[in-house]
Amino acid sequence: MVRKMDKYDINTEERILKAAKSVFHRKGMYGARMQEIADEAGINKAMLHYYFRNKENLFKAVFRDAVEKIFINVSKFLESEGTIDESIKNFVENYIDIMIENIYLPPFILNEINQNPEKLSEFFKPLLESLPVQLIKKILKETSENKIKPIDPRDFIINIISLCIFPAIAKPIVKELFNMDDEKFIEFLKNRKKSIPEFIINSIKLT
Amino acid sequence: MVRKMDKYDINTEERILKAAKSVFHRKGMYGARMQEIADEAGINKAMLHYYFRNKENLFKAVFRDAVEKIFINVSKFLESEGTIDESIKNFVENYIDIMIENIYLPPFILNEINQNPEKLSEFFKPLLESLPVQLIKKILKETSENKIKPIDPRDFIINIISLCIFPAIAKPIVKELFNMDDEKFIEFLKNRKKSIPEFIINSIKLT
DNA sequence: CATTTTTCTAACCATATAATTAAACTATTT
DNA sequence: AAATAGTTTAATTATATGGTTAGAAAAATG
Repeated sequence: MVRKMDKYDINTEERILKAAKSVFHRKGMYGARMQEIADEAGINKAMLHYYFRNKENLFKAVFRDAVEKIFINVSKFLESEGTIDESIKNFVENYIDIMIENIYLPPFILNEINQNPEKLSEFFKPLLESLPVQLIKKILKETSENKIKPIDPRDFIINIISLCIFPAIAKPIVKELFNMDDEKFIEFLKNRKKSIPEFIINSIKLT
Repeated sequence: MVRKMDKYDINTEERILKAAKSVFHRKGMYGARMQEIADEAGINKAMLHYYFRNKENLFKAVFRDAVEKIFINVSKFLESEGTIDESIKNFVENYIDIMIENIYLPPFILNEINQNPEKLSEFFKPLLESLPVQLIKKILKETSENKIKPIDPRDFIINIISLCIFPAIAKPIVKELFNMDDEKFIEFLKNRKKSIPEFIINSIKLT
């Protein structure tokens, strides 16, 4: 009888997942310890194996969730209609908000992919395969119609993403560099919701 | 008698360090194994402890070297004279070259700092402390004299660095996204030596 | 309320890993 | 050439860590 019961389970499994996220996001696959996850979830170590069988499985659950949070909105950007200016504004505002709420995810994901590039195929390929084609066409159209300065669409895409994501990856350095506490840092990111689109639009608009 | 001898040491210590770099850069502090480093150096595991006492020490030697490689040129940028356009071009060209030659370093350094932010004080503080002040003044001067569009100097600094470093951190994703092999990827980076300064200068120049 | 199923715990196991040690080997010094 | 100092190896140790097991406790079922 696979059924949910009152006192246990839902909470336990969710608590494990929450603790696993906290630990994996901070320490990564290799640095994370099953014991630490169990402690943070307030349960016995054996429960981790009862619910997720092994470390690899638990990690995959955490990683899959992270990839979805960060990449779903990239597709939204690429599907979006309207002028290129509007697209940029929408994407950046949306994406910085995601950064603010999930500041741990970019370093976590990128680190795991760099240390284990074959994870790309497992988790990203379906997401990445069709993505850039439409956007590249859109940019090429705009440049050929002389609406924006000529630019390699690949540069354009990487530039936008760099500007949004990099501060999340370099958070401790940025804070140190400009003497920010966490609050100031968030403030800095929020300001970038306006300044990045300005920066980009200025750079591609015809004079 | 602390003296160097013919048959041993210099080579051994350097071979250890070289192997340690290779392994730490790819796997990070937690993922790296002393055995793997020993194997890659073609020596016995005990030699690692003979020369570097423990894993922590070996790691620090590798990390210190990485930080220097990546950060020395940031200071050069900040000291550089000349117009802001020239500074930008010099910095970006220089920095992309460093990226091409040390593509593993940015993900390595940033990951270690994110997983262990207290390393910042140990390795970076002396480098970071005085750095941004001069550059910020320079940018503020340019804006106040109406030579460039008004921009938060902190945004300006982070934007340049983002555009240079991010592709190195996202290398596997970029390659997958645009169907690049390693050669094409390097080509892509080399092109950015021209396109990034154009992008930045366009975005800040007065119309 | 007896039985079955699910959830949970404490103790244990096997292995991997960093670190140590004792002794052999090589070079340098006198 | 003998003595000393420095380098390397193989074997061993201590511990950390992922994973297992047997069985108790709790909940669901009929």
